[in-house]
Amino acid sequence: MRLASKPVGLPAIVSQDLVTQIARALTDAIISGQIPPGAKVAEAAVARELGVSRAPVREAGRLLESQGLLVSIPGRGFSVRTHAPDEIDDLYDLRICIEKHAAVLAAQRMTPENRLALRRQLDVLHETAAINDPARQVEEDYRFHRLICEISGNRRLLKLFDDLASELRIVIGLIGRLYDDPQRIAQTHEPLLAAIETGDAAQIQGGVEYHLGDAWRGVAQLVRNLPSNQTTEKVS
Amino acid sequence: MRLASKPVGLPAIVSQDLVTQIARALTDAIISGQIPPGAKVAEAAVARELGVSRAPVREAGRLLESQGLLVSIPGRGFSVRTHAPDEIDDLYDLRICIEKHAAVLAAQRMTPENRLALRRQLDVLHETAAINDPARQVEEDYRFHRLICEISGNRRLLKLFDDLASELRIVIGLIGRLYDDPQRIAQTHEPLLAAIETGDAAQIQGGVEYHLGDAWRGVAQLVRNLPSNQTTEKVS
DNA sequence: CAATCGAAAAGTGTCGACAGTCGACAATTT
DNA sequence: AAATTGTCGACTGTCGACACTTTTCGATTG
Repeated sequence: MRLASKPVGLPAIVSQDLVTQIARALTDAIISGQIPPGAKVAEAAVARELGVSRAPVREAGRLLESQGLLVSIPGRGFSVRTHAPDEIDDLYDLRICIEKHAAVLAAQRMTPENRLALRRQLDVLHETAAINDPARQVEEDYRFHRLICEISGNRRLLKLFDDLASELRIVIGLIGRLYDDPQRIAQTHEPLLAAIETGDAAQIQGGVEYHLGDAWRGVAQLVRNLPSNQTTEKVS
Repeated sequence: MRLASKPVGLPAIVSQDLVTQIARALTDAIISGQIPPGAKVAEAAVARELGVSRAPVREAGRLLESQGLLVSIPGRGFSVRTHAPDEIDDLYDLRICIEKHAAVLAAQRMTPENRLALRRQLDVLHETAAINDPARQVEEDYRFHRLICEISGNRRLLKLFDDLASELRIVIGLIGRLYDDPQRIAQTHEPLLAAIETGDAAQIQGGVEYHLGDAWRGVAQLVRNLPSNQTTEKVS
C-alpha cells in the first residue's frame, strides 16, 4: 500500500542522533551555569551520566569546542571555556561590526511581513521586561537581534551570529542578574528599530552602535568587577 | 649529577595528536582539489589509507565540518562541501564587512614594525606575481589580508577570518587558474595599503570594498560560468 | 528493454577495551 | 625542611567489533 506518492509536507522524523542530543544537554548545562567556566568536563563522567559510550561524547565535545563553549587541552580533555575580559571586548566589537552590516542589509530587503515580525518580537521583549525572568529576557533579546540577521538574507552571517551568541551566553549566563534595568533594555531597542525603518545606512549603523555599545559596557563592567574567576572545580 | 635545575631552553615536545594530523591531511587534499567538492569522504576508506582507526577520522571530520570544509548527513557520512554561487556571495559579503573593520582597527593600532611587515608582505606578493604559481600567489595574498586582521588586535576576528579563508579556498582551489591577471591582483593591493596608511576610516573602507569587490566579481563570474558541479564521485 | 525487487557489499553509529599519559600523593634523598 | 623520585589512580587517545542502515548490482518481471 502506498500512502503518499508525492511529498506532502510532513515534518521529517529526524532520529536525533546522539551527538546532537549530547551537545544540547551539555550546552544547556553550560549556559545555565550548571557547569561553571573553567570546570573540567570528563568524558567518562558525562558518558556514565547520560548512559552512553564515550565516543559520541567526544564528538559532541569537539562540536562545542568549535562553537567556543569548550576548550580542549590535548591529553587533558575538555573544560568549559573561560573568557578573559578582553576576549569579551573582542566578541562585542565583532558583534557590533556584523550587526551593523546585518541591519543595513535587513533594511534594504525588508518586506512588510518582516517589519511586522520585528515589531512583534520587540513587543514580546517589552512584555518579558515586565515579569522578572532574566533568562527569558535574554532569550527574547537574542531573538530580536537574530531576526535582524535573518532578514539580512546572508546565511553565513546568521551562522556567525549564532556562534557569537552562544559564546556570549556563557558570560551572560554567568552573570545571574541582568546587566541593566529590564525596562531600559527593552527601551533601547526602540531607537534601533526606528533607525532601521528609516533605511538610512548611517543612521542604522549609529543605532546599532549605540544600542550594543550600551550592552557591551554593562556586561564588561560586571565581568570585570565580580567573579575574578579561574574556577577549576570538577563537575560530573 | 644534576643536568639541569633551571630551564635550558629545550624545545617542548608536542605530540601532534592524530586528529590534528588527519585534519591537516584532509584539508590539504580538499583545498588542492584532490578531493573535489561534493565527493564523499568515507571514514573507513580514509582510516584504511592513513593506517589509523575510524575514531580519530570521525573527529577530524567533525572538526572540518565546523570549518565549513565538509558537510555531514546523518547516517550517510561526510562529503566535501559544495558552494552554491549565492553562498559564495554571502561569504564575500561577510568577508568585506569584517575586513573593513579590521583595516580600520589596524590603522589605529599600527606600529612601525607592523607597517614594515605589511609592506614586505606586499612586496612578496609582487614577486610571486612574476613567476607563474597560482597556489603560491593565493597563499601570499591570503597572508597579506591575514596580517591586517592580525594587526587589528581582535583575536576573535582573526579566527573568523581564518575560517572564512579556509572555506573560500575550496572554491578558489577549484578554479585551477587565477580569477584575474596575477600582476593586476598584486597591483590592486597597493591602493588598499595606501588607504590604510592614511588612517582615514572612510578611505580605508572604500579601499577594502574596492579591492575585495574586485576579487569577488572575478571569483563569482568563474564559479557561475564554468563547473556547474554536483559531482558525486567517490574518492578513497 | 526498462523498471522493480532483493540480496550482498559497503559504510555508519555506537560500544567496550586496552595502552599510554597526566596529576596527586607518599616515600625518599639531599 | 625542601626538593626529587616513585607509585597509584583516573582519564584520555585509539582501536577493533557489532548491529543497523544505506548503497550497489544483478536477477527477475512486466
